[in-house]
Amino acid sequence: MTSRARPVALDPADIRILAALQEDGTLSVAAVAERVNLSTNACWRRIKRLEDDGVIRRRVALLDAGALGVGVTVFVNVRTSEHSDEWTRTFQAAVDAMPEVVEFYRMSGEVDYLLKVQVASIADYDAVYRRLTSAVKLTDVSSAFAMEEMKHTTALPLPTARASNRYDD
Amino acid sequence: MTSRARPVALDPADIRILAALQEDGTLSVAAVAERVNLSTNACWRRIKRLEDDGVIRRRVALLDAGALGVGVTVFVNVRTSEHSDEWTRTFQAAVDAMPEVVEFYRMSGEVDYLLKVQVASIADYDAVYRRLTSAVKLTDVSSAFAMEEMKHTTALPLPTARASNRYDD
DNA sequence: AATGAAATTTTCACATT
DNA sequence: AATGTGAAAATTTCATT
Repeated sequence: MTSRARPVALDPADIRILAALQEDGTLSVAAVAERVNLSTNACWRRIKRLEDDGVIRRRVALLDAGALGVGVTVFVNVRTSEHSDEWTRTFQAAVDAMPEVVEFYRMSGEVDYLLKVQVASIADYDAVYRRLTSAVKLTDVSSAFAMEEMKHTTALPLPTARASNRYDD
Repeated sequence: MTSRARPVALDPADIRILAALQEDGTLSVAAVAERVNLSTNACWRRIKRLEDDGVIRRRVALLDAGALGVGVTVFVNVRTSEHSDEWTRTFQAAVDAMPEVVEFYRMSGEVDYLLKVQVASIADYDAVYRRLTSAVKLTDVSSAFAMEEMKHTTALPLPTARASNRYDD
């Protein structure tokens, strides 16, 4: 589902542009250019290329879960005995149809799948749980509630200026 | 750390504005206004208010983990016997200093803390693990690797138009 | 809630190194 | 290949009605 670009060669200026924009997407091209010590135009073209290459995947507004009344975060560990393509497609479709499930991974180890769910209350979580388990056969489901969000960022770790990542060696 | 706004009363037009902007933050005010059936100006004022009220927390560029070469996602479950303020502060500071840790929660139940870590490789994860365990005393640490990212969105579930959320009853 | 207008920003064609 | 110049088009922002 989530298309992943292959690694891209990025020079220090690109890295700094990306660092700025993943922290603050409202920065104008001119503002980014100033931080990175480029002309507005050189910077604009780099940003465009980073978008075209899929390094910048999208730009979004991040909303406040508390303000929206969905401040309860639940991690759901799923084990299953089923592994057919058919079953997987059903599971994926069920999750896709549930906006409360914001992340969904197939895992290694003990647990087969991990879901991150964002809801208003425990009662709401129960509704999500029921919808999920009625849509697809799950052997074992265990839920863990977040008591406190201590860090949450969409900013990915970037290579430092020094260690530029070259993939075309 | 993560400031959370109190629930805010939102009418259907606000909800639709938020839905649009959390999917596509590049939409111009005019483009959003058209979708929501508002004049550009009415829409502009609503967006400004949503920002001022902290419902829209920020705007960011989302980068592609694969393109950046940090496509390995690890969930780290931590148990500890320590619970002092001092210890907690040390833990928080250590995590804050590690850009590879993108999420960090205090949990209910079996596990005390859950971290989501984004790295280039297993070897890189080992380095993060060592930095973490050398910074703070952790009783039990277990790591689970994501094999496949099946869904990943920053879009929070929004109340449907029908069920408007009123918190001022 | 609509009008209008100034300031800013984006976007790109063309020339340059 | 990547940068600088300049200019048109689009957008943001806000004062006024």
